Amino acid sequence: MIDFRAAIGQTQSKASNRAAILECISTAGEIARVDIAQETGINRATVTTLTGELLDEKLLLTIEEEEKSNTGRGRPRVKLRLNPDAFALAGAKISENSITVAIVDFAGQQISDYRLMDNTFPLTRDELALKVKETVTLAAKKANLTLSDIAALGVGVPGYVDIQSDQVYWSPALSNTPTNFVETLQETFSFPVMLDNDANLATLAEQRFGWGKGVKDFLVVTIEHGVGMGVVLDNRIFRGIRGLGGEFGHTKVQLNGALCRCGQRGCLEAYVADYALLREADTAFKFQMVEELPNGKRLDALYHQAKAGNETALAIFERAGKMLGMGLANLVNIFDPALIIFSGERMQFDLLYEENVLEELRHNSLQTNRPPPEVRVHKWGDLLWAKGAAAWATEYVIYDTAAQTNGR
Amino acid sequence: MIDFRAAIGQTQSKASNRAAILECISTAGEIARVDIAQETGINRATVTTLTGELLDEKLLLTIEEEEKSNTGRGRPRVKLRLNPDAFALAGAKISENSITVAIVDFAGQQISDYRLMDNTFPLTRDELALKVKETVTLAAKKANLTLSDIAALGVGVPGYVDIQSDQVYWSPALSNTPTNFVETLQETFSFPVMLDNDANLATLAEQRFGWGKGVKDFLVVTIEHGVGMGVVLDNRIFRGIRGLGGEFGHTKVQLNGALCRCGQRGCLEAYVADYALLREADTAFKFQMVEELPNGKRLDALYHQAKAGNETALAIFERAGKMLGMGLANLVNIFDPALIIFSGERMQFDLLYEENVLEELRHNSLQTNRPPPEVRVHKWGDLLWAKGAAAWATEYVIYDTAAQTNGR
DNA sequence: ATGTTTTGTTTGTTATTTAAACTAAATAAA
DNA sequence: TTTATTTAGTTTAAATAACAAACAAAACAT
Repeated sequence: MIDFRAAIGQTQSKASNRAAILECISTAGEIARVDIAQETGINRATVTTLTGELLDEKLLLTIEEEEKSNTGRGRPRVKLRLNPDAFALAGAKISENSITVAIVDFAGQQISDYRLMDNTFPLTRDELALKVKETVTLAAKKANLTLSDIAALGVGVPGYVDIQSDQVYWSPALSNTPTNFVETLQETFSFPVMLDNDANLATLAEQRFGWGKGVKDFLVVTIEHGVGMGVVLDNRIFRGIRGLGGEFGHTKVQLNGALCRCGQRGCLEAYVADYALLREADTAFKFQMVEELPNGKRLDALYHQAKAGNETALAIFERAGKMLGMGLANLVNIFDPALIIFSGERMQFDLLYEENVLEELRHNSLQTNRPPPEVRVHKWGDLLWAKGAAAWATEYVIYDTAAQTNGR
Repeated sequence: MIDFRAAIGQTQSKASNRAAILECISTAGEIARVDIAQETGINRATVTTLTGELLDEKLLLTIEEEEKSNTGRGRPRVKLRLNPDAFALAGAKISENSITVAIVDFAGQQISDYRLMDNTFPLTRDELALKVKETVTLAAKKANLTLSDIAALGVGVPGYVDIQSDQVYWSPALSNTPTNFVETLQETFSFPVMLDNDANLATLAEQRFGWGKGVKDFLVVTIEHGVGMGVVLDNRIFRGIRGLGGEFGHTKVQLNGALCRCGQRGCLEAYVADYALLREADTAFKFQMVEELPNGKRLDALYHQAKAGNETALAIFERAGKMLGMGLANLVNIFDPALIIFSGERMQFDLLYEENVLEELRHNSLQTNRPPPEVRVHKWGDLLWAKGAAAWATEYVIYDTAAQTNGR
């Protein structure tokens, strides 16, 4: 039984078949036409036709070299790949004290990157847009490109971003919210700009370059200065019904609990984010830990205290881990995912993410005889978030060129 | 900007256009062809063709009567409606102590119903399937029908139902879980049987007959003996990635909190469901409330105590309300819905669902300048759940007949 | 050489949608 | 009472796109 509604309607439009083929090639890297037909369910003849068009448009390349890996008999398969030179795409990740930009080619390979350090956040939307432009320009220059060579830009900001109305409701990087930051960005650049919450871009990075490759549905949880989430349902990022969902960090794990930087109480973030741990550490160790150290160092110190067996430091991580596990269990109860990816730079706190979390997760989620969701930890930094932003731009280009062929 | 991926691929297959037209007519009740074209975005010519086929197949009827409500000039519109006699559909709601069956026609009008009272749950799957058969047969007889007149049956059971694998992992109505209850039902009946979690059927009832009519995305929360949820995303019920999501009642609102009947601690259900309230009431009023009263009566007593101003009783409802509000806020933070419908029979506890809940909800969910989600309370009983089950069967028939025209 | 196998292409057919012209059926105006 | 106008719905012819089946290409096996 089931999902009879998905079983019909297979006769796709040309545009979505094109997009499906491009995404298939993008995921595979190199793939022969038969295998595309196999993977996507599109007829072999149709694959020939569409890939023919894509080759004509120089979006694809055939792989010329003779390779020995043929199955044996029969006409050898000719593999196809994305043409790296079809487009140059930019992605920008805006953090609280820096802007990281990556320039990638159409095949997703990074061409250059640039990181602008800056501590004057929050800025107005105009100031921030200019800083983004500066960073993108410098990153492009490193790749011997100018802004006019760039086909699209993806931008990720922390905070509450509604991509339906283009509003940023709140962000640590922007003053004067709510504001339509996309408008400003569009005025600044002459190519399309996609804005999104940074966690969604990390999710896109996982989907395209990371462990979400080829996986239809999964969750991504990011723990940095705040706690974010990305949800992939049926290969697409779910951004909430009205554009502002997935605020995992602000789901409540305790009635009238710890104070969060959002002003509410009991948010998960108020237990597991950087500032929450530091807040506790400062209380516990106020005579031992030097206030003047930068946040990163103080966190490291706390971590090493815990590793060395300090009970108080351990307890701080233990509580955070339990809360995180409980929050995750709620996600599991709601989404029933097969895969959860922890993604981010600060994943070194294995004390936090290992035992307590997983146990609390198991303990608080639905018990069935099916395998529990797989939980994987992925350590990567701002640069890869920027690549995710660029992937967002890539997606735009894929669907844009597809729509243009028959943009009814 | 946005959702460029949804903007392409409008060229639908015939089958989904048929289904879209049928759903449009079903939602509207009566509607002219021009308006169908308007609503669905399908070309006027195509609407003529497809409705022509549907009329030939006797799935639709034209409305003959001359009606005065024409706009004025021009050829008067001819409205179409579903042919009630096209199919008879059955829905069964299995509760902990009864089975309710509704027989509806293709237009969704109820033809008959039957309620079998029974207190011997849990039963084995064979026993339960037989009881369902008995109830359906009796309901059919009331409508002068036999089982062979029925096109499909929807069945809703409380508990954990995975409709991908047809497994019931746990249900208060079934012993020996996990079990493939669909298998048994299919052996019992000669027409297709759809099984689902009862909350999803309430959701379908809201979508077809209730306040979800014509709404693309909304949440339904049911509070009965347990707490359930239904999620409608893009007109479709989201059942979790692996088929077992939406277990709102078992999301955790307190680390190591109150004991739930599922065996875990801190589940929302353990604070707001019937048994949770009664548990507290029994502790607080053990010398005042008579144990032997049936649950419904005891709950009524508690409710009236609270209404009369009894502090202890009030506090019980107040805590439950706060917990529920917090749980709801988490749903809002994740799904960002525009509409939440409270659906069920026991919605008379306005003390519980009014002030505390809404305040706690506002208080714990994302603050933006957009309107907060609308929260509506819908009181209806088992019979309407059964109609939801029948709607599930209706949906099957709609997609089934559509797929048959061109079941590639 | 010849046959076999597998990949990829071509061709003709089919299903389906749609624009545009047309018919139908009403009211409004002359 | 015509005639024009308006709106609803239908027909027709053209366009699109997907696919099955036949075919060509390019390798290895015998």
